[in-house]
Amino acid sequence: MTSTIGDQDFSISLDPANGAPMYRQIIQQIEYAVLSGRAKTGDRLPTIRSLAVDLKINPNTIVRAYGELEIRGIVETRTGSGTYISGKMPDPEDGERERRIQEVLGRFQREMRDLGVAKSELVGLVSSMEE
Amino acid sequence: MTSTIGDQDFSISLDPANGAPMYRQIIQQIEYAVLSGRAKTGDRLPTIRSLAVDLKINPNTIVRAYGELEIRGIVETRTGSGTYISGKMPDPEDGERERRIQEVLGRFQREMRDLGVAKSELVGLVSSMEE
Amino acid sequence: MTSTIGDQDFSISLDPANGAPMYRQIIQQIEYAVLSGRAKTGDRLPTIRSLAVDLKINPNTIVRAYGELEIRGIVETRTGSGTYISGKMPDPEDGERERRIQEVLGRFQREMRDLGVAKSELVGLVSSMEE
Amino acid sequence: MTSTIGDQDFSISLDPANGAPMYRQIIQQIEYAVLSGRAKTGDRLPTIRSLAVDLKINPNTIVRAYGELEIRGIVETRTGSGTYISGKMPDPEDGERERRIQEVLGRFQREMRDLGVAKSELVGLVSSMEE
DNA sequence: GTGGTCTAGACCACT
DNA sequence: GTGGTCTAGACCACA
Repeated sequence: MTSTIGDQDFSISLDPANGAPMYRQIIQQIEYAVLSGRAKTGDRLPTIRSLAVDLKINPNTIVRAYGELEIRGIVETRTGSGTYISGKMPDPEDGERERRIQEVLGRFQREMRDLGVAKSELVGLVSSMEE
Repeated sequence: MTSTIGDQDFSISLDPANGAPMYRQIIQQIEYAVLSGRAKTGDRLPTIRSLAVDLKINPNTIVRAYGELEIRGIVETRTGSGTYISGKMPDPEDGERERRIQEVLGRFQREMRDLGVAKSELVGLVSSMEE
Repeated sequence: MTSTIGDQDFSISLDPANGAPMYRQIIQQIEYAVLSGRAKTGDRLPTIRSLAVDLKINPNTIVRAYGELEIRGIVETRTGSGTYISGKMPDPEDGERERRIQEVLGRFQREMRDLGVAKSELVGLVSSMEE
Repeated sequence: MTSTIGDQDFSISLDPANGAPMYRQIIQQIEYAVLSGRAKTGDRLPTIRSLAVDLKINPNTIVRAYGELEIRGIVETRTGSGTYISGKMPDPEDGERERRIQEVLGRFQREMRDLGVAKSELVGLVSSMEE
């Protein structure tokens, strides 16, 4: 159920079991692509219609996601042309990416602790993760 | 913003950055406590009102979480007395806990990948996590 | 006071004299509709708001009923679209329906006994029930 | 789980699956006993303590039930002596009993209809009820 | 328009 | 004081 789209740099996938709403998953993944350097200023995002088809969701959901990304200044829409990664990075400093990483790490740590997985076991688990 | 409550075994915390609704976060943490063995049959949960105060949220949200846990048979309510871990564990077999661990691991892996963190870096990150 | 809604297959009514809470009465009637075969997989339930208006109760009460039916796997919600009878019947075997019938019968018998209605009179009463 | 108490005329039983709160079930059964003529003016009810023990519930619940019955004028408490059926019947006319019977009958009819039991089958079901 | 989450606050049932 | 039900109303996510 993890439909994937775009060229290798812009693959977006939805996880229905994730709990997070689809539009937010899309936003997050594009933000992350920018923060990680995989998406660079001027790169063109998939069209709303194609992304909707590929992810099998309503185009309005993509509109929402792109719209919110534009409000945040992360993307730019040029009517009739498409949606592009903006010149303004979400947070020019790498601090933002660092912050996100720590956030994800913290959530991971907390959930594993709640599940009774000792810190010493975590390293083993992570290093044995399949691709 | 991660207010914490209860004795050391039943600490429940909300993460506002976590997209999941609050009532679901509460459910998850209690399920995890049971799966990990930290919460045992007969243990008393915090009262609805006290948890609401500690988490600074509306009591109805706790009511909802506890109610859903009861439907799932994880918890038992004795009106006028309190809410208790039920005799029926969610899945006595350890399979359920394993499944949840894999789920968390998968989500972690995916989010880190999206943030551009290489698998090789993950082990380092995890092993250097602060307590 | 028995407001009725929907098309002939999905009429739901509340009985204020019935001690059971409203949300439970709603759940029961939908369960029964499924068990009796009147409601079939894929059938659409009344919308939350329309049912609330028809029954003259707060929408949240319907939300709760539908939510619990979803947890039990009887119903499936597609946000933005509606609520539908799920593919998973509560108990495909007819055993469940039989069990419910016996339950209702037992309660009836007990209440009539308490009211001093002899068993011999019961048959007469039942056969003379108006439509 | 249907603990029973008292002499043959005042047997009270609780049905936990009934949904109705316990104190209401107690009230109902005493009312019905009066309406059906099984309980007559001056008859002594079980003591609060003995009934609580027999039904395995909290004495306060009995206190509530008896208290409400007193408010309605159905019973009378004589301090230090016990609780007795009052001289004032709830509704001297037999109309009240009739009304209750119709109420029970109506609920039965509705639930059976909801379960898809035809009226023609009902008579058979009722006449074949075990004691 | 359809469902989902949450708050504030009331009142009830029960220990 | 503990849990249960309900209302009124706000705001969000989605089609």
